[in-house]
Order: sequence, then structure tokens, then C-alpha cells
Amino acid sequence: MSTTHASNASSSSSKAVVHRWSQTLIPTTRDAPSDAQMPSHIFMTRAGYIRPVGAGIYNYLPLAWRSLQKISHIIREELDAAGASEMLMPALMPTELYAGTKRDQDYGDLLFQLEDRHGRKTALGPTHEEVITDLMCGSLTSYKQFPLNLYQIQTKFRDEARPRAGLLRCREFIMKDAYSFHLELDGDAGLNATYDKMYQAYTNIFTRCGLDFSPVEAEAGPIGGSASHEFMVNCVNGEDTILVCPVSGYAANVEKAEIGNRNHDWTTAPTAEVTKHHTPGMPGIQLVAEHLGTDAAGMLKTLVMQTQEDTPRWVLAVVRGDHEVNEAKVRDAVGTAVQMADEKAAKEAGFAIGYVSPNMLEKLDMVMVIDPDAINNASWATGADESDHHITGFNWSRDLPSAQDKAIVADIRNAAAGDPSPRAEGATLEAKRGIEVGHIFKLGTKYSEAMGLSVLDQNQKKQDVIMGCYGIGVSRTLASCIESSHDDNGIIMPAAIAPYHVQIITIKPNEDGVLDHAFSLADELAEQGLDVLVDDRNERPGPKFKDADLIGIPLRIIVSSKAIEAGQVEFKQRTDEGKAQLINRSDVVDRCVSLIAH
RNA sequence: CGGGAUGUAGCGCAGUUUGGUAGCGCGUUUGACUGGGGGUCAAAAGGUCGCAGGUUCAAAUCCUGUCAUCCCGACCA
Repeated sequence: MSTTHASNASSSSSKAVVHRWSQTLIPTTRDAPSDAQMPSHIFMTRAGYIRPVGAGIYNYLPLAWRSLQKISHIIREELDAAGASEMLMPALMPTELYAGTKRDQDYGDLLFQLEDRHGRKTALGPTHEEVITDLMCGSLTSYKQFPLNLYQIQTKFRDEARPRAGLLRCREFIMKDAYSFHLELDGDAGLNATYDKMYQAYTNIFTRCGLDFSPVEAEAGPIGGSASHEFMVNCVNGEDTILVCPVSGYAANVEKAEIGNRNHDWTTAPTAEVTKHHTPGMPGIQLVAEHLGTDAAGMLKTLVMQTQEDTPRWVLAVVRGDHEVNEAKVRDAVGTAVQMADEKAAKEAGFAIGYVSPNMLEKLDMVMVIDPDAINNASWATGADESDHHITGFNWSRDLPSAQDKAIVADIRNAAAGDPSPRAEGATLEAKRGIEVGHIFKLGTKYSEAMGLSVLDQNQKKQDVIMGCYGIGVSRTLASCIESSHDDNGIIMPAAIAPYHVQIITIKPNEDGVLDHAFSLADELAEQGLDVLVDDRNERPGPKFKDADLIGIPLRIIVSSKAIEAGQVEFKQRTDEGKAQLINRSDVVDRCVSLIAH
């Protein structure tokens, strides 16, 4: 790259480029395909960034690929600076690699599976924990090799039940995944130090990409592990809900968000007799509540779960009718993993599924966990423990006093907007939507134990290797950027990941000197490290302006014979309203450079 | 995986109810006039109507099957 003050902003490591519109492929369209709903999907298609190949499978055309390369380049710089090394693992992997971790079963249909000509079971990698752990089994031999942090940028495959929204949820997508290896948690070589470095690297990456994002605490999910954060692009169309405390700055995924202190009172005096009601054929809690003359918040929802132990115990989780039970929180309250009970087994044990009430506590040996909000009412509506019947008037102190001794009261539901903040007295949580573009985990020894990855430490003691893993959805990052940065006319790309920094539009390019002038200007810009797209098509100005708005290049220069004669060009940023402004030809290069470098 | 819908030219759609020559707009090609926010005129190219079977003298249209795509939900490092 040329020596320049803009070089740090030009994220391409090689020399800046000048490309002609007429010699690349940018198939813009006036209409979006009827199946595109989300703005990023509509505009990426209309602007000629992507074209569909099949459900959840896309061609990345030159504009998209240039952007993706720029995102990848930023990722490489930041991860290399954080001490990680790039490598590449295969997309194909033998299914037997999953023998130790059983994750092929956890993934289920999400895993693309195929058989090769010899009948060997093979999978297209949805992620690479098993491959890299297996690799390490044969290559990590001494405690002296730690810590180690390896990453790759690669195509991943997931057979999504329902791919949708263009690049936001694909079956084939580009992902950066990194894996770190340690012998201890603390200290310079420990997992925690690398985790913190990666947290910082992710913050740097998404900041450099020009994204409005929030790091939030997250559940580790089926990948397992002990701590995790998600990086969410803030966007009203996002699939994920996050909860934030405006006072303390606490932010967490809805799956993880804690709820601050809530009072509960067992002694509320009853206000009504227990009455049984016939409620046939009412599937939703909403319908039942209406029929009983109350609302969902006046009902108790009682879920039958089981511990995942060798001899499973029954677990009854009780929340207010308008709340959602959070399995992970139930797990923490009970002290062991739980899952929804098998319906058949639960019925055989005597649960009237769909009509279960807390009164079952007296009838069977079980663990009962109650959310504080499910206690305070004087009179609850709930199931009658027989098919097609509910009761009203249930009161904890009168009707089930034993719950006060036998049941566990704990936060076991998903947080919602308006709940008390767990980090600031008196503050309430707010709900926001986001798109997950990054996720970092402390895996611990889950994979090393399952696959036998251990080394001898300094004291010649065998130790399981401690792991972390760190993902970034590269193609999703591009889509989420557009999702949160566009207007009615098209995409507005941040300079750092735009396919080009500058677009030069020629007016009447077949007139003498116009094209020559445009290209010599383009060369000067490239000298300064800026990537330039020259719209050299012999089109009328209207369509060229419309196309420029669509593809969203940050800076626009308009070259016409009229302006050239006056020693001028026109200049406009993609974010500027209205017409371009005439500026001196001699100033335009510096102007572009300083805007890109800002 | 449940519920709903749709497959007709590159894109957006009409035609299907009531079987009878394959249509419209945009885009594309050629020529002319044009030239600052998706131009005008003239000419042209482009479709085995998703696929397979059936009914019929005759099927885009009716029947059966199948495949594909999308939407809502369930699911989701």
C-alpha cells in the first residue's frame, strides 16, 4: 500500500484498487424478489451483493465479497494482535469424531450429515471443537506449549429448520471460530486472561467495523461451559431480546438475565373459596384465564420437569401465568440439570398434563421451585389436577402451607422489561432487540475430558486441558450492519467495511475527456490508499445515482465535462441529503482522504 | 416438525373460478432522439406455465402424486 495518512483506514492490506463498474458484476434491480422481507435481505439483493442459490444458500457477488474480505481483515489484525494464530480446518469431518462428546445427538437434525462412497458417516462442520480437540490430542504434549489460541475463517454448515432473512440465518455461512488452550484459569497463561483479551479484541473488531453493538452476558447453551458473552448489534429487527439496566450498565441475553430482589409473602389472607370449573378444549392460558374471569397474571403456570440424573426426580416449576420458565435458572435452583418431563411418563405418574397445580406437592415425592412473583396473590387460578378442569381461589397459606417448608423460592423465569435490575437498587430493566454477531465462551474441560486431551504439568501430574472458544458470524456481521444502517434508497456502508471507499460517477462518459479525467482522479485516490469504483457505464445520470444510493459507497464524486472546464467536480457523502456540492478538483483527494481517515 | 401460502420470460405480476393461439410492466438487444434522480419513439429477442403421471378431441387452467420456495410458530454456538 502507498504511504499515506489514510492507510490505517483503508482496511485492505494490499494496494488500493480502481475498478470499473462495466468490468465487474453488480446486477442491481428495481424490484426486490417477493420473498425478501428484511431490509438487509432486500437491499443486498437489489444492490447486487448477493443472489440466492437455494434455501439459506447464497452467492456472494463481488461487492459482498469485498466487504466480507474487509471484515475478515479487521478480524485477522485484531486476533493476531491478541496473540492468536490463523489456521484452516476442513469443512468435512467424520461423524465418529463426535463419539466422545455425543454432540451429534445434541445437534440432531441441525447437523448436515452424509455418507461417502464407502458408507462412512460424514458431517459438514457446524463448528470445530471436536476437530481441533482431536488435533491437539496429537500435538499438545507439554505444559510448555501453553497458552495457545488458534482461529480460522471458514464456511460452516447448519441444516436450519427454517433459514430466513437472507444472510442473517443461512444454512451455509462464513464464520470465524477460535479456540484457546490452558492449564489454569488464572495468571498470564490462564483461560481468564485470554478470555479478557478476546473480549477486548471483539470490542475492537466491532468498533472498527462501525457497528452499534452491545456486549451482553449470555447462557452458554448446548455448547456447554461456564461463562459467556454475546456481542449483539443493536437493531429493532433483531431476533434476540436483551435486557439492559440503564443505571448500572448491566446487559444480558433474555436467557441469562438475572432479576433483582423481589419480595414474597406467604401469609396473604385468602379472599375466596376454592372453586372447580369445567374448562374443556382451551389450549392457551389466555383462553382459560378469560373463561375464569381473570388474566394470565392471575394464574399459576405449573411445569412438570425431571432432573437428568440416573434416577430422575420430578421437578415442579411454578411461575405466574404471564411469565416464562427458564430452564437454566431451574437447573441452578435445583442444583442439577433438568429437562421438560416426558409427557407419557408424567401422565403415568399421575400428572394431569395441562391441568397441573402446585397441590401435587402433597401427592408425590418431588422438588418444587416457585418464582417469587407466583406467591403474592391472595387468590390464584390454576389447574385442578384433572383433565379439562381448573380451580380458582387457590391461596398458598390456606391451601398448601407445606410449600413454605418444602418448596424452593427462586428466580426461575425469564426477565422482562420492567423487572427490577439485579445491579442497581430501584432501577428497572429495559428490553432491546439485537442480532448476535459474536459469542465467547469459557468451555472449561468439557471437550478435553470427553476426548482425552491432557498433558503432564510441571509436577508430572496429568491435567485436563482447559479450553475457551470464540465465534464471529462474518457473513452475519455484514448483514446486521446493513440491517442497522440503511435508508429508503439503499445501503449506507461504514467506510471500514464498504466494498469501496469512493464511487466516481461519470456524466456523459462518451464525451471527450470525461472518462480520462475520472480515471486519473481514481488513480490519485488509490495512491492515497482509497478503493475506488468508477461508474463508467454509458447510462443516463438518473439510474447511476439510484444505483449509487443502493450500493451505499460512503463517498461519491461526480465527474462531468461542465465541471471539469471550471476545474471542479461534485462531491457528496452517502449520508448527505440532497444534491452534491461543487468543489475544486484540486481539493477533492484531500477531502476524501480526511473523511475516510477521520 | 405443526399451520398457511406460492411456483407462468432475468425481476415483479395477470391469466386458473368457467379447459380452446402464452400475456402485461420493468429489465435486455438494435437504431434514432436524448442526457443531472430509474427518459421518448420505433423494432426485436426471451417461456417444454416447477416436475411426473392422469382425465380430455384439447390442460398454465381439472385430478393425483412429487419437488421447490416463502410466511407464522416450534427450534436455534
